[in-house]
Amino acid sequence: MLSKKTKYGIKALVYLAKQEDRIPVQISVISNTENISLKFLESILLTLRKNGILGSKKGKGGGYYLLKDPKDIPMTTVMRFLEGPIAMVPCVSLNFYEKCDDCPDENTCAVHNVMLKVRDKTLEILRNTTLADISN
Amino acid sequence: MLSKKTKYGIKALVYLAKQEDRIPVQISVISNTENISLKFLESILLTLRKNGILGSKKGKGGGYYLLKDPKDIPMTTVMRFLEGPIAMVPCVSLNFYEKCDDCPDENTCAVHNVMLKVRDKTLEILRNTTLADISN
DNA sequence: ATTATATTCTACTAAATCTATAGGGTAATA
DNA sequence: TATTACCCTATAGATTTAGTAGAATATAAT
Repeated sequence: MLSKKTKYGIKALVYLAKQEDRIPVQISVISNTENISLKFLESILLTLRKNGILGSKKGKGGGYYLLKDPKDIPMTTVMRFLEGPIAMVPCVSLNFYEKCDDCPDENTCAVHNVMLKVRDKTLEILRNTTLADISN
Repeated sequence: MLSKKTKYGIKALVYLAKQEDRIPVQISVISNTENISLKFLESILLTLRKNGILGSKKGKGGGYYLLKDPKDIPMTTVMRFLEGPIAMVPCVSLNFYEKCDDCPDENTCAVHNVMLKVRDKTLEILRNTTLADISN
């Protein structure tokens, strides 16, 4: 299951993607229209900024804005920054690989092999779906 | 990410599926060969039994055994009993549906719609993969 | 220039839940 | 009577989802 962090993050990104121009939108505005706890959203947007997806501006007229065109932001990127691994087991993760300590051999591990398939299909979708796609 | 519960559960099921005959296997045997905490595995096998996947027998020569042919146990079933929902958000779950309290309209929710696609593809794989498939 | 205001940013805390495991005792059965 | 599953409880640790308090910074008003 997606954490609320990820869900809220995506919602916020969609909100920003729907803005025609790139003028900063305040956290409180997104928080209100999307029913998201303000402080929680604050930290979410911060991590998105630190990962180069969002830009920010302080003071009056400040807020957050997208740094790239929504069609250049694949959902894989968003998911990885917010949720972490897309794979269901660390041992099939591309970006967060970790060896399972209980498993002697990945090649013969049944779990490994199903989850590899699931990962591939999931990646296929998320890679080919951009923020622009889901914002319509 | 899969919980260890699910992962261990699958491993145990695979172990049982590999047995030619259906004679009961003791928890401790599976626990030892698969590097799984005994007590944890105990509770896992119990839930699998209560959900009709496993049978059990007490006393000497007792243990757990599969109730059905491995090829008749799709991974969707296993996953739902162990992990719960397969979907990434409750609002696109078939068996564990729940309305999102932050979301006024599912049809126009961006998150809802991507995750619906992901769910469909994931289901497609897990439905068509049985315990027999992953036990080779 | 100075002050006020609006906003992000940072750090610390906290409650609630979930995860993974351990312990001890009971019930059934060979 | 030994063996095994069954059941109940507790718990340490991690994670999630926030809340609190204030610092830093940009703009606007005076």
